[in-house]
Amino acid sequence: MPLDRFDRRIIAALQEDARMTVAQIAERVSLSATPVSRRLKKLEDDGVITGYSPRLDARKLGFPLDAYIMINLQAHSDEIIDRFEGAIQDNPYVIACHAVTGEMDYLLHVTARDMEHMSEITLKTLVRIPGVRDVKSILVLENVKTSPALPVE
Amino acid sequence: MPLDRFDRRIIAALQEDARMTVAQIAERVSLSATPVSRRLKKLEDDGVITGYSPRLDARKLGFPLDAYIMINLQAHSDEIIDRFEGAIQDNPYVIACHAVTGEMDYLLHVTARDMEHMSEITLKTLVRIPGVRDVKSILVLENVKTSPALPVE
DNA sequence: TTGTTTGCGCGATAAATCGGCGTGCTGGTC
DNA sequence: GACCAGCACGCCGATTTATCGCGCAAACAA
Repeated sequence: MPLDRFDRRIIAALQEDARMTVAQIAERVSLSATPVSRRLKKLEDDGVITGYSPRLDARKLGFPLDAYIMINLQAHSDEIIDRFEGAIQDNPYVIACHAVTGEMDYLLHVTARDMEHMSEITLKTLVRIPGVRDVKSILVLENVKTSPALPVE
Repeated sequence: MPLDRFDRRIIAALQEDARMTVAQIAERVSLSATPVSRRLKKLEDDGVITGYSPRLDARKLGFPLDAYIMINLQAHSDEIIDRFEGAIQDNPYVIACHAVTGEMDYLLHVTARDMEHMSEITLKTLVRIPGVRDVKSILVLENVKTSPALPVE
């Protein structure tokens, strides 16, 4: 069943503040609290909303640096891929990893405490994962736009 | 004032579920509800926590495709940069944009309804922004890891 | 028309939040 | 060693919030 206008407006409200109360959402979307509560539960049960996260200031948590790192593997056997992806899962400083098209196989988003730490993550962890052939780093200088939102309306 | 162990555990709890009630957080971090509520408010006031967002299934919202797009500008005058960044802010399909080091100036994260839509965003919007010289697209094939979390513990 | 389905609002109840108050620990001073 | 101030905790009562059952109205099919 597709999302109707009310569902989309509920999601839009949550994208501004996911800790907003049901009553506040209800007022914004011109509905009473009961249907909002029920729709919210349905959106969660259907997997449209998979959870809720705080937006954090990475600098204030001690991670002022972040980079995108592109990685190439020597081969694409199951063993190499599984070992690589396992190592990625275990590394807490890798906050995202995508398999991508193009000249590189993976694009990682990595966060670090400082340059030395970033260097350590790259040189002592990532390049040493068996099967890794090539690593290219792109340092983030400035966040021009970070919208945690998808277009819903 | 630095974050102590309790603050970090509160943030860790919120990273799992930011709509968790104060009482639930309190139980997890072995504190009563009152100090948790006060610490939470302080973390928000201090800007450590800047807001709360739902985690959404982009596919179920009609955006099954996403890509990283790297962009080079012809020049780096204020006028060109301001116009480019303004256009990025106005484009709802650009969910993130960073100024970066390396051979390209910007790295964008873009989401789209389908290939035709992605093509339209790239060819009809991004390459037509005045001052844009070069555009390289990297399509995301698979999300290996997407942790909305920073390491806090 | 009649029966069925779907989704709304209302009201009640259990839970959560918020503010005030008292207590215990710690560090500094005399 | 005694005392005081500052800080952060827990408890408690008042208000707000979430959720559930119920009845009602609109949309649709037979």
